[in-house]
Amino acid sequence: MSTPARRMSAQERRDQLLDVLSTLVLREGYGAVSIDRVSREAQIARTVIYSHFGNLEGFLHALIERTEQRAVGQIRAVIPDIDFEEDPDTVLIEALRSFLTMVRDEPETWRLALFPIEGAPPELRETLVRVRAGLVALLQPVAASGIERRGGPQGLDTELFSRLLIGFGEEGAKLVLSDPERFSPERLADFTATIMGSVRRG
Amino acid sequence: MSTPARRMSAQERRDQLLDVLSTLVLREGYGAVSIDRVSREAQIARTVIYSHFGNLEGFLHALIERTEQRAVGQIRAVIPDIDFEEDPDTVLIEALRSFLTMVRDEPETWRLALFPIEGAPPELRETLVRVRAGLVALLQPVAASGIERRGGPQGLDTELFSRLLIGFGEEGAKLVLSDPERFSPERLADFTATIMGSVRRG
Amino acid sequence: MSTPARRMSAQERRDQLLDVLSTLVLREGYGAVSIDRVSREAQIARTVIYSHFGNLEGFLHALIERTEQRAVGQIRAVIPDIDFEEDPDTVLIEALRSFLTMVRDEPETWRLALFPIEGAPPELRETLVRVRAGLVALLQPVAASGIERRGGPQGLDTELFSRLLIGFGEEGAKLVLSDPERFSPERLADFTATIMGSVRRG
Amino acid sequence: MSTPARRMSAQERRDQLLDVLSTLVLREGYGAVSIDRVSREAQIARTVIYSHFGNLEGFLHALIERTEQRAVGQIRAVIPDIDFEEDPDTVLIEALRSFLTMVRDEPETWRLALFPIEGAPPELRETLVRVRAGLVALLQPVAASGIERRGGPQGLDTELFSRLLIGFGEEGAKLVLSDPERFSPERLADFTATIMGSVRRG
DNA sequence: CATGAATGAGGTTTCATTCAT
DNA sequence: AATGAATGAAACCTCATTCAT
Repeated sequence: MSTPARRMSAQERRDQLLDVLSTLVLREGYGAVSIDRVSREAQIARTVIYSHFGNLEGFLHALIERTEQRAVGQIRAVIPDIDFEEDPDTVLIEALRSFLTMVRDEPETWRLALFPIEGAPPELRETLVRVRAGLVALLQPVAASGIERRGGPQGLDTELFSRLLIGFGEEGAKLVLSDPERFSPERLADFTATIMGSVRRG
Repeated sequence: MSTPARRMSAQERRDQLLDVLSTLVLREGYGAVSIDRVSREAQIARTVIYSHFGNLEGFLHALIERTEQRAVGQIRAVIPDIDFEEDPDTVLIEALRSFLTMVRDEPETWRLALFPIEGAPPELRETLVRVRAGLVALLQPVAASGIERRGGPQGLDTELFSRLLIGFGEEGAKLVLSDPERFSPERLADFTATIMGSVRRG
Repeated sequence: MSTPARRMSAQERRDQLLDVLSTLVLREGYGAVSIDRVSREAQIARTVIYSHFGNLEGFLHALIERTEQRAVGQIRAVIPDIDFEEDPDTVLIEALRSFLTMVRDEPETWRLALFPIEGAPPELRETLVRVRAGLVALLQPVAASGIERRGGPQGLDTELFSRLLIGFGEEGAKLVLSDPERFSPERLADFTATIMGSVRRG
Repeated sequence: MSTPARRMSAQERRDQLLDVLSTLVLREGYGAVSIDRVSREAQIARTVIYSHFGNLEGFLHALIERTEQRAVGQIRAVIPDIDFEEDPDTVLIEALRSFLTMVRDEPETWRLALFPIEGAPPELRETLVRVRAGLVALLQPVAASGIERRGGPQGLDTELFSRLLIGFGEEGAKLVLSDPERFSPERLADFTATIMGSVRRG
């Protein structure tokens, strides 16, 4: 511990420290996080973390922010590829497939984003609730118009339906993350296709 | 602090302490739990908790166990009422309605059981995973036979379907807990009925 | 450090800890105070101090309060002995003598009370200012009537005179504390007598 | 923080840093002083302070020295104006008036010099004691000869009298600093004149 | 069954200080 | 003359836990 750690630029160091933090969170949950732990695992003096992030709260905040940005960034990158003129069932199935593929390919980000892992700090919970509410608001009109275009089910509660969709997406993502071999994006897309195929249209 | 607390039988005291712990967990999450906090809120000496539960782990374990027993107990109490000879769609809808009513009527238990609130200890997560796996195993054959009896959708991935059902149940329970006014068991049952009604049967 | 310290009652322990704190403050100033230091010098675990006084602020507060009470208590004990009907010069001289004797006999208390030793916490400074203001308000009418009764000096600014008296008392106390051999209460009383004796009366 | 601070000559920079330090001490006491704080408030890298003053001790030492020099310098500048051949009472009153006017006109210096504000370092206390002892030694013969020339009070303890004078001067300075509106140099000079006027001369 | 006094470990934070650039 | 990255020490405080009574 006596010899100084390799010198890094601020940006490099911040990233490295967030990576260590991320790994620790995923492995042992937020409850296990401490500036102490991270500094030990990063083989660096505690004070370096303080100089970069102010305090524990700021450190976690930085991780949450980075994760949110990455997640949102990935979703943004995919949206332009969707052709909302197509058949609604196809749109739904393809969107789900894209999303799950993303999740499979960058599991760390999505594990952090989707599991409010043990001891998630209030801020993260709030972020998740906020994001979810935003998604519901976004999805509801799309879903309503989709249901209309495909013709039925008549009289469906579109708010609940939007929530169900998101819940299903999350559920699927969790399956993909927990056992990518057994639960591939393909399998989940096929399942969705089967379901949608049997829902009567007008 | 000076005058001794009211004397209680062991069972009474255990229950009282678990109640205090439960309230604390629901209000501030597992991260806020400490023998100290609980003993202060229960206005009792720390050592009493040790004498009843051994240590912090044992204390949390006792809460988890009590919660699991209450949850499983409630579910067990309802199962005999279900007539599996009836139309599968009806069975599904009524089972969901019963479950959500239970959740609404005993929110503390189910909030503990369903939200692995901030900093849930590993043991709780494991319990949840275990219970969920048990439910999937239980549900899968029932679901398979139900799908067959109602006739379709043909070729449905019954494992995924079982998981989806459970996910939907949980999602619904969370809605009921978070905003019982807006999300009543009725509304969710109706929604399910609408969906099932539009899924073609053979 | 391993074997537990001698068990004491809460009151005993509090007093002992305040004594250690007091000694440390007098020897090295408030800047040198730390829970750590005190616990080491008292050969006791840091946490004992926390359990008795809450935190560092509470610890210092307790010392300030104890000191104030002792000082005020001593002054209160002496006041009844003063006969305000006597010649004002005599009253003044005798009061000063009593006060300085008190200071000489309980130097620790008065050193703490009079010297806002290095790094006195804001609270102590405020206490001192408050006490001083109270004394001025108390003294001013007494001084005014005394000056009248003795006849002059005519037109004296009684507020400043009261402050001068208190300043002189403090100054004398500091001399007594710093070098009791050279600056005895007698010497200071005599000095005052000489001065007063040469101030013209009507 | 990124763009380098304006370049300054060593002398300029030293003065600027001492000014920042001085302000900080006056505002929050010595306890609040840290290289960190000063460097932040001066918007400069910590290491600059090290290169100029060596370390924290040297930094404080420099402030104390500058303050002492300014204070002593001001006093020196006034002494030649005093005509010690005049009536001793007048000399005393005018010297006090000059001193208090100085204090009023350069409050920062004198506040630092007179109030060993919270957490004054030992060195400052020692400086104050040393200066005070010097003043007593200086004053005593002057006072003795003055008392003789004015004729009485006979048999006055000149050492105590010198100390009393200094104490009174300090007390007056503190009043002037704390509330210049209410306690003007004039008011204090008048008060002194009234007192001296009523002390019998031989 | 319950209190009260004590310890030791682990974490947060602030700071003085050094060295490379 | 100045910045930027790093260390190590010292302090605060909260807890789990043990033992005597």
